[in-house]
Amino acid sequence: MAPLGSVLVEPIDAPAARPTRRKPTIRDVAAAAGVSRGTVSRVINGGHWVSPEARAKVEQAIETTGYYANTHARSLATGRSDSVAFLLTEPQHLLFADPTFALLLRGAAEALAARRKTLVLLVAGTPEERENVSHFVGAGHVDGVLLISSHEKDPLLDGLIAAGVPTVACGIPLGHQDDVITVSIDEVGSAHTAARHLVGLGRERIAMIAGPEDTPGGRFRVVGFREELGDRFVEGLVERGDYSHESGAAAMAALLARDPAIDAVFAASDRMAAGAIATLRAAGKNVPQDVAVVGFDDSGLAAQVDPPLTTMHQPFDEISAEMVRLLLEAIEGKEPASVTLPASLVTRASA
Amino acid sequence: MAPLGSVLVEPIDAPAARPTRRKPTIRDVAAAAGVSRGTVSRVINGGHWVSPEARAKVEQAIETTGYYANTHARSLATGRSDSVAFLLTEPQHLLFADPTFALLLRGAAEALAARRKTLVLLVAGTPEERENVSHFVGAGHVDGVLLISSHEKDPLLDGLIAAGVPTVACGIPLGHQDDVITVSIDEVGSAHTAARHLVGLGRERIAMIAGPEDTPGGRFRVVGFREELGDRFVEGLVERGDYSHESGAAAMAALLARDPAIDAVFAASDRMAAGAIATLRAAGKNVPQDVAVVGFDDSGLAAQVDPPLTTMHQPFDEISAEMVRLLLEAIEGKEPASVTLPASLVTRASA
DNA sequence: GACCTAACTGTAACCGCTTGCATTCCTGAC
DNA sequence: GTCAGGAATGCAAGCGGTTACAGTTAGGTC
Repeated sequence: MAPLGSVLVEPIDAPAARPTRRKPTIRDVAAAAGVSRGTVSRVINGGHWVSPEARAKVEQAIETTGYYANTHARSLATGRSDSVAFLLTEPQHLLFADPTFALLLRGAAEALAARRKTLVLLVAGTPEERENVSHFVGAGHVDGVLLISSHEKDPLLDGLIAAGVPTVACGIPLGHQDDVITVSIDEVGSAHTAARHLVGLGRERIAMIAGPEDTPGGRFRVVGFREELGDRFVEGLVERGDYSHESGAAAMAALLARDPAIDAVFAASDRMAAGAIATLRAAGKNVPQDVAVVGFDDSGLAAQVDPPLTTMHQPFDEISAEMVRLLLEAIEGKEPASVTLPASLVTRASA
Repeated sequence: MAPLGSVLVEPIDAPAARPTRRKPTIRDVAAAAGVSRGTVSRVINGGHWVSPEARAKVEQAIETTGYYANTHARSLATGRSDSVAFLLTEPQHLLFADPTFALLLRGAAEALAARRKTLVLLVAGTPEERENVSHFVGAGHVDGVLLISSHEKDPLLDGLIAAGVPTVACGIPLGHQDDVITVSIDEVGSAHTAARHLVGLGRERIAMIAGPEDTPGGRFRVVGFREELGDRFVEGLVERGDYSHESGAAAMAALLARDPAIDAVFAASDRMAAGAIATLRAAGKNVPQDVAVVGFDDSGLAAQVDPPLTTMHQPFDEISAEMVRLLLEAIEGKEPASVTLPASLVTRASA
């Protein structure tokens, strides 16, 4: 554990009072090093135009005093906060139950920590929360925003764009294709891959459990699926869920009711795939013998389902790292281009 | 969407320059209201000793200017940051894969947002990260710390205590029973309840899959389990995992190898219970007919496992709400007492 | 030797807000 | 009519940094 620095000072006006511990400030360092505050500041901020001797003295003084810069003062002076918001706009229960959210959060936290930025978690679920978040971000308390999971035409996003807050979205927010930087996977291509795999297995009646129509995954994965199936595509064999286990189970039940002879399913999330498998098992179907199932995400869940899921792997570490990289560039005033990453098929037992 | 306020100002010294948008400050509000900055500040901070007329004018001015306080300036002046760290000390892969973490995080985020505090996510996995976190917190950049999942005798926690940083831990950190405020469930009592349920089912050979010995859950749940079983307790029928699915599966395999006639298992997490069920199924055992399984946590997972888990419900919402409440009290200088909450049995199909 | 330049350092003016203190104004008591 | 006392307000000194600017050296150059 590094020393949690402090300096022992004797209050001047109150000789009788007990000495009180104070955080060392740049003044203490300057005094200890025998230089001015300006020079100390220069050393801290890269040390340009500082003589080697002065720098050495200051560094020594920082060491002995246990000095650590006060970020509030720095932020006030510079106008930067060196912090970034991780902004969730989904209704809470949906997102926090989603293992992919934790994966993104972890990646973002790691990438930001490495750049010495602070991650502030912001939840904009209820209207009141949205209002507060809007104020908070608009007031410049964070330098930029990592936007997670936005549905179509989110007014919050409109506000961010209008206010000129650097923002990077995860997945292309529908309706904002051109006015926001995004990191996303190749949704259409991924769906092609998944569908091709099922076709390659010789499956004939292939159904899909898609995501909500107002999310990019919900829309574009259906497009790829349909394209790949071509003539095999059956209009009625697409059901929609909200990525949750329950919705996957319900969708599978609906599909089965429509066509009991379905022999393959492509689900747009691992959780929906798991739900579908539960329904299939309850209906007496074997996976993968009777019905092959392909999931999406390759979250930790995929390997734990019985049978383990064949699924499209989303590179969450890369996605979050790219989001952070692009956001920091945007904060620096550059105008980075959006990034699309490939997703790859991971074959396990379910298909 | 609330207006992201700003004020149009004409730079005085550069008449030719284009007007530039600036955030309104307390000065703008004071000018607009025709009062001093001090009065505006008083209105913002509760409005004591301000005449109703002045207050009305200020509130009006805040509205028209779109003013929103700069937290950095405020923090600098007050010494408070109005933010709280959510500090993770586990190796990352373990924690982020754990659905209970998301539940706690959600609860904390919600409770803090309601009190208008900011949640800063801090991860102290690697030694370097720990160093940075230690500095960051020690420097007073957050008012307090919500400590998640600490193993025994964590030097980071020592440092927090030594530095006098208000801290509330989730689960009693072993070795720190007396010097840190905690919110925990009744570990021993919960284990009693779970074991009693299995005994009540008429099970004879009851095994346990416990957590790591250096975590409170890992230690005290075994105590309660053993107490409840009394004579029925068999020394060799306790295996340890790390709360993960895989470790649960492995532990179950070990138990089965030791005694194939086991007819009940109490796992200290739902994930380990799910892993155990996978192993049992692979071994040709039916749950619950051949082996009854009780989990722990009642995370979202519990209802999705096949068969759905009977499990000890941890009241995560209450836990996180209490943690926030106690922390804010501690920050205000009170010395709140630790809290222990009961966990309750939720009966589903697995036992 | 005068002069210029570059490298370094100190000074002080902010950044936007809070808050102790002084000031003003008003009311009621004597 | 004077004065105490309290309410409302203004004033200005911080909070701990950054940074433009000015000042001081020292080393060349001619």
